[in-house]
Amino acid sequence: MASTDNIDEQEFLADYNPQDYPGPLVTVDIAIFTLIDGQLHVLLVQRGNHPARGQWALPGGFIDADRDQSLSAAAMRKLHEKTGVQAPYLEQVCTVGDASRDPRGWSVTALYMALMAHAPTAAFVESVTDARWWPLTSALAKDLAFDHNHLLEAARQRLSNKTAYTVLPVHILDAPFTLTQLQQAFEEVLGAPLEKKSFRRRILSADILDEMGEAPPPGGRGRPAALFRPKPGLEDHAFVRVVGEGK
Amino acid sequence: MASTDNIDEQEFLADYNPQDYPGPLVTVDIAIFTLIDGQLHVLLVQRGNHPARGQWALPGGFIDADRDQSLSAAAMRKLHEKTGVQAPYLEQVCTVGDASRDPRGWSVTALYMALMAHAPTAAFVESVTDARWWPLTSALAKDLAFDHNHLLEAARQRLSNKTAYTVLPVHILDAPFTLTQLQQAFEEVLGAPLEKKSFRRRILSADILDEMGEAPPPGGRGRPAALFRPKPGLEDHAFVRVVGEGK
DNA sequence: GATATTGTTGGCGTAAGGCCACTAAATTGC
DNA sequence: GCAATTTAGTGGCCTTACGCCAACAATATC
Repeated sequence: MASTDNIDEQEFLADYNPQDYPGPLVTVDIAIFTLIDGQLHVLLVQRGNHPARGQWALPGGFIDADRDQSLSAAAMRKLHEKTGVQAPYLEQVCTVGDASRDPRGWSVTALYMALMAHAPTAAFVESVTDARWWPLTSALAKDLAFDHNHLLEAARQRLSNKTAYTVLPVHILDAPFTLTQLQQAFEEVLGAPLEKKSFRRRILSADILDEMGEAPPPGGRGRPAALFRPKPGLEDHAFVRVVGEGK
Repeated sequence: MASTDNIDEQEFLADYNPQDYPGPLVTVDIAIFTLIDGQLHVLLVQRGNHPARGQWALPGGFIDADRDQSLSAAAMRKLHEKTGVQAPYLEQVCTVGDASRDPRGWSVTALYMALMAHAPTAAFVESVTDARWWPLTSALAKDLAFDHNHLLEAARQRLSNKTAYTVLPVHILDAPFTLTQLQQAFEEVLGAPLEKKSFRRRILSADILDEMGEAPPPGGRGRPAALFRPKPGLEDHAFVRVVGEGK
């Protein structure tokens, strides 16, 4: 019985042609954030092709069944092809799909959030006429292609939510950094000031940073600060309580 | 310039045929949990068609571009069609896609987690030969179709993670319930005992339940317990600290 | 009634963040 | 050289919320 079923299945698969069942269009989109001069920025590309030609959009594109091993591999490939950057941190945010978000038809996109230290971009492929870091506020104020305003907002939410109980912002800084710089990165992502003492206690007692000497303060004034670098493999560190919830 | 671009785009879309670019197969799968006799159960269906005919699987299936307004609508439709149940709580867990998870080709599935109070099932469509609630442990011990062991594990993880800082388990109970029943539901989901006093303090001070009188205890022995019903719109309640983290 | 069983509350210890003032180490200006 | 300024880092106390466990309350059974 199992063996006949097996043969049945082989015959079934031999006859099966995916093109007989046209499905939704499938894309990946990436919202990649970094910190530039203390401000949170997001990387957008200007579309060179229809639809939405000329509009700014999150980098992304169609899955290539021949080249992509997986969804996340497709996200990394698209990000690199369209902007020239490579992200050390990549996380799936959500997947949206409906009949109206893309004029070409029922379409599904897997949204990824990525984080990196600031690095210059380069538009590589003809489908993109520009690739630039934008301050997050001006990016959200634009009229982005498709439902990308919505997607960008979802990624921003994920970033600030997780920042409340993880150390995600270490990925938007270049190591080594001072605790003050790290705190400013947290504050920029959360959009709210944090208590200095509480922040330092939390980060240091979590034992996720390696100290590496001192540095003169940025402006040359004041006491020099200790420099830190994230320990390898801190990805999954989560705090029990949440920052910035005090009354 | 904008207007010529617009005309260009209309021409482009008129010429565009999605079938010219065969993409991945797109499905939704649902892991729906409930509590039966104090034990966490998950709803599985037995596949009536190839591939993986005869194997147990999470309910799910292909997007129908003509009938489904969105991904989550597709998930609700598939769940109802294949099992006869309707879930009051539905949440997207993640989306997995690669070349090898389905023998029919590069495939993407959006995984949803659903919660409901126990209700009987009915297999409605011919593609399913049975639909039954299984204790979670025996479901995970089965050899499920495709990568559904992996998906089920991911949904279970999401459920227990979120149970640590939300009140998700209220959805697997029939209202009204006692605090002891609710605590047992939490304990079953978390797989660990909780402190009675801490649990009650947390739930009651969150002010998310309505009291509705008393009930005799289940076995007829002991003091009668107060009955509670979740207040409407508690979906988003989250605690600052996490249960069961004490030393 | 005495005992068992289950529900509910009191009370104290502890972990971790909020708050704010204080000390420490550098630069700038006179 | 020495105060004033600036930034880094710490001390110390308060509060919140949970762990823990014992007491009390209300029912059933014997």
